[in-house]
This record gives sequence, structure tokens and C-alpha cells, in this order.
Amino acid sequence: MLDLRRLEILARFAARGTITATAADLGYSPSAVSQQLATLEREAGIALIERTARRASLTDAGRELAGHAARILDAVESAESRMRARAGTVGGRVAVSCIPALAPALAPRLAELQRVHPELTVVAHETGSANAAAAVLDRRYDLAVIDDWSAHPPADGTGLAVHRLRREDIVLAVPAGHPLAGHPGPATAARLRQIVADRTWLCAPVGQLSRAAGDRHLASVDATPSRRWEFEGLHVLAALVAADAGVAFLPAGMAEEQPGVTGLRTAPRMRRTLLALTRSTTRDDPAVAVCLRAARQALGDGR
Amino acid sequence: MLDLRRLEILARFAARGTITATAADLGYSPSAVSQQLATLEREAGIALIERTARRASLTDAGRELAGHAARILDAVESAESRMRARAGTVGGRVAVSCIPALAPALAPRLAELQRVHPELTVVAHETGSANAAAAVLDRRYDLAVIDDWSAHPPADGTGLAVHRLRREDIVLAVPAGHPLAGHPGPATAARLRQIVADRTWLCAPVGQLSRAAGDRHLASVDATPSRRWEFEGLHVLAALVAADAGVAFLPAGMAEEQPGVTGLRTAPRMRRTLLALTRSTTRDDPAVAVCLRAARQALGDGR
DNA sequence: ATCGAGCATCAGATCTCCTTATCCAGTCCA
DNA sequence: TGGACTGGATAAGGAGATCTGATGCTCGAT
Repeated sequence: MLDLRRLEILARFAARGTITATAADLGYSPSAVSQQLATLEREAGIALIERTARRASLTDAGRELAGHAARILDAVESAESRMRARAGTVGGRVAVSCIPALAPALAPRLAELQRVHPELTVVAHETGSANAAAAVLDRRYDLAVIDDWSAHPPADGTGLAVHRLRREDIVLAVPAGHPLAGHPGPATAARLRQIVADRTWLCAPVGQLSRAAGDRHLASVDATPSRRWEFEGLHVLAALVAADAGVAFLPAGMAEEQPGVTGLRTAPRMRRTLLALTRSTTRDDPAVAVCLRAARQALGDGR
Repeated sequence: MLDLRRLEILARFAARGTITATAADLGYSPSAVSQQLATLEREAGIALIERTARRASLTDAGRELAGHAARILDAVESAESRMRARAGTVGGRVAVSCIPALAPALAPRLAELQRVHPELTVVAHETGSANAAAAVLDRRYDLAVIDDWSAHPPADGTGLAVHRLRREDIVLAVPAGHPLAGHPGPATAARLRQIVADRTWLCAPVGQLSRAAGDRHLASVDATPSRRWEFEGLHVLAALVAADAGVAFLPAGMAEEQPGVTGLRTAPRMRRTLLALTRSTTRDDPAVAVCLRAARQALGDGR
């Protein structure tokens, strides 16, 4: 009978592509991974891996078996979650990912969990929203807090459970001294076109969801920034606006909290949604549930 | 992570009910089973087994986990079959069950397989048709050859693949010296009513499918045997008819082969269907496929 | 040409798991 | 009532699996 741990190694290898990375992910030595994959090939009775001296890649059979492995591991994880739910024990290791901007708000809540549930180990990382879904499905994280800048955030899908934490309005952040700050009407298309012509436009680097959403909005009102500066991190953008370095789109809460910044409602309205992602196989796991609840308390809008 | 072998032990325990029987099924000592189940409980973090001194039975959690285990093991077996199909190798162990009457015809074909495919091990048993489906689903057998005496044989169902091998007419077998043997018209209702009044009715014991089907037929033509003898095995019944001990329903082929017996067509027509059962998870396994092909050649009607 | 990344293989230490032996608690039966 | 039997748990020991660390190989990049 095929061995579950070997199947897990194969699935991880399919996701990562090299034996060394697979070993690092799983906490084994590359040697162990190499041996286990060799054993799995013997058990399966067919070549799963194409070996060159420097590179190992999956054969067709290997790819197919990795697919089966993913489904099998899902079923096992699901069964484990159900048992933990029955036992009602909060324990084990939960890997959490959070976008950097929200980490300061989330971390204390998670730290508190460790106090309430001594058996629980939370491992938290900061990562962007872009690949979070894949990372959760890949079991690199069990819970990921991300933001979604599109009008219609994703819903539960293949293996992924999506939990809406909060909706936030996006505002045009201008320095408190700016003429528009005195007339706090909405940032209409005309106003936007004018301001991007006058002032430096501050935004996230290409590839970030907030950048794409902001660019879409500007394009929709036919506003083309005359000068762009790119910075990583919404808090950095907020500080730059306060320092009169330019203007930017920011979440309303963040603009309010930043002294020296005034936020103007956008028209048409622009929003982002804070989401938490889990695997549907861990839906029943109490450990994941308490982490999700902590995220709701730290970041949710109370619903 | 839950261990696959332990899950298999749990699933088997759920099917058998005692640790000793589980161990016997899997070829372990009871001690090993006991230890593995204890380990599984520790891993699952919840009691799976209710232990009294003399009896071990599943808790609710244990029953649920056994259900998950069955699905997981199905997925694993399916993956294994797919890999074997890709490799195209006929090997491993195939457990075959066959109803006693057909075993003499099937066995030589299976023996030949062992010659053609040295890597293949076939383990054959004779069992009745009644519990064959459950035994196949339970992995006690990989292939079961059974007969079905109902008008509408079962089709593929939950996890079971049904392969039709042959349909056979059922005839009324009378001794060659009997008056009806000279007038080989069909055994109509009237003739049946008369003959069961005159002669001893030979049939299989209660519980056999052939017995139930025969009784149904007799009842449908309102014929009540005046005297019954019950014997196990259709070949035995054929020999008894030849020895002028009575009359019986027999498959046409069996009646023809038996010297001293004449078969009369039944009206309405009565038939049995020879079926082979496999798990749908082993549909792709070449080893099961060659055994099924052997059964078709030995017992099928060439379609 | 040299270096480094990635992988395979080997030897040894550790750990897992199975078996045998023994014990315990009910149940059956005389 | 008291053995014999059945079903299960536990302890000890050995066989086998698996991990690590060391070593060597190949290929591509500097």
C-alpha cells in the first residue's frame, strides 16, 4: 500500500519543483526526500521522476499521482479535523499568513491565543495577498488574511473557504494643507483628473493588488498621473502623504489615523475587502476556528 | 498525520467487530492490532474504541473515522490502480471468489494466468453469491464470480463494478425415463403443478439464491411441491435427477451435460445471470483485468 | 577552469512496529 | 462454584524502516 508520508512528499515536490526545497518545506534533509521518493517509485512500480544530474522533474505518471495524493491528503486532513472537532481540543500547529499592513493589529490577538490555549502553536508570517490562496491550498498556511481590492471578492471555491472580515472604503488621501482638504466633498472624476496633474501620485509597486485597483479606478475616470512614485506598504504611503510628498488612495481607516492627512470619499465608490482564507478541509478544526475568530475580532467589522 | 495502515486496521475492525478477527484478516497478531488502534486513538486525540474486558466496540467517533478511512483507502487503491495501469504490469495479489458450481471451469484459466504472469499471485476461494458484494467492497476479494437468479441483475453501484458474463436459461430437469422427457415441450404451469405433485422436488437449502428464485417461480404458477429434498450444490441436484430421485430446476447447460437428464424449457421463462463483481477502484488495475478476462473466457458467452 | 547548486548513495544511529509471552476479565459449562 | 475458554492489554525484544551527515557526481554559471 502506498505510504501517506511519501505521498505528501510527492505532492510537495510537485508544488515546489526541487528536492531541496521540498525537504526544507517539510523539515527533512534532501537525502531523506530523495530516498523516500525513490521508495515511492518502487512501490508505484513506475517512474515518477525524471532525473538529470542537476534537476529532478515529474513524469506524467508522477504528475498524475501527485494529483491523487493531493486529494487523498485532503481527505485525511478532513478526517483529522473532524476528529479534532469531536474532541473539542484546540491544539497543534496553525500557520497564519497576514498582509503586512494588518499584522500589527492581528499579532496581539494571536499572541493572546497562545496564552489561552497552551497546546496551540501559532506560526505567523507576513505575505502579500497575491499568492496567498495558492499557499493555503498548498498547506504552507492554514489561515491567510488578505485584502481584495476588486468589486466582487471571491467566494468559496475549490477547496478554499473564504471568510469576509470587513469592507473598507478607499479614500483619496491628501495633505491636510491641500485646498481640497477644506472642501471635503467626494473626489469626483474632475477633481481626480486635476489632482493627478498637479501632484505626485503615490502608489504601491506594480504587482500589488492595490496598485492594480488604483490604476483601474484612475483609468475609469480618465485621469493620468503626471508623476508617479512607487513605495511598498500602505503605511509608508500614508506617511508620505502626511509629509506633503503627494497624494494616494488609502483605506479610510488608515487615512483617518494618520495625522496631517485628510481623506476624500471617492466617486464612484472604491472599496477593499479584508478576507480570511482557510482550506475547506480544516473547516471543522477548532484550532483553525479560534485563529479565525481572533482575526475577526482584530480586523472584522463585528458581523 | 494519521497513518494509512492504522486507518486500514480501523476500517477492517469496523467491518469485523473484534480485534482478533481483524488481526486474522490482515495477517497480524491481535497484539499488533491492539497496539496500532491504541496509537491511532492517541493520534486522533479522541477515544475511538469502547473497551470492556471481553469486547471492543467502536465509539461514535470511531465509526465516523472508519467511514473516512474507507473513503481514503478507496482513493489510495484507485491511485495505485492507475499507476499499475500506466506501468502496464500484471502483478501483485488478486483474491478471487467463485461460486462452487463454476469453480471447476474457472480454476484452470486462473492457473494458466499464473504461468503467463509470473509476478501475479491469485488466491481463489469458493463462496456463495449472497455476501459476495459486501466481501468485495470489504476488500476480502478483488473479484467475485456469482450467479444472480433475479430477472434484473444489479448494475454498477456504490463502489461496485458489475460485469455480466453470461445469461443461462433455467430448465426443469427430469429423468430421461420420465414421460415428459419424450414430449420436449415447455414446462408450462399445468405441467409443473402436476409434476410437483407426483415427484420429489429437489432444491437447494433455504438461503441460496437459486432456492428463492425456484420457490418464486413455483408460487407464480401455483405449484406446491408435495415432497421436498434439499441438497447443497447444483451438480448434486443434477446427479440426483439422473438417479431418478426427483426433479429440479437447473441451468440448461448443466442439465445437458448430465447423462440421464432431460431439460424442459420453463414457461414463463426463467433465467440466471453469471456476474463478476469488482471494486470500481480497481477498474484500472491490469491484474484484476486479466483475471476478469479469464473469467469471461471460462464462463462468458463470448460477448 | 572553478565554484556552487542540486541530487544520489552510503553508513550508522534511531525509531517504529511486529511477535511472543504473560496477564487480566468476563463467559460458558460441568 | 470452579476451571476452561475467549478476547483483549501490556511488556520485552528483535527485525526492519527511516533519518542524518558525509561524500561524490553532474551540469551550468562566473
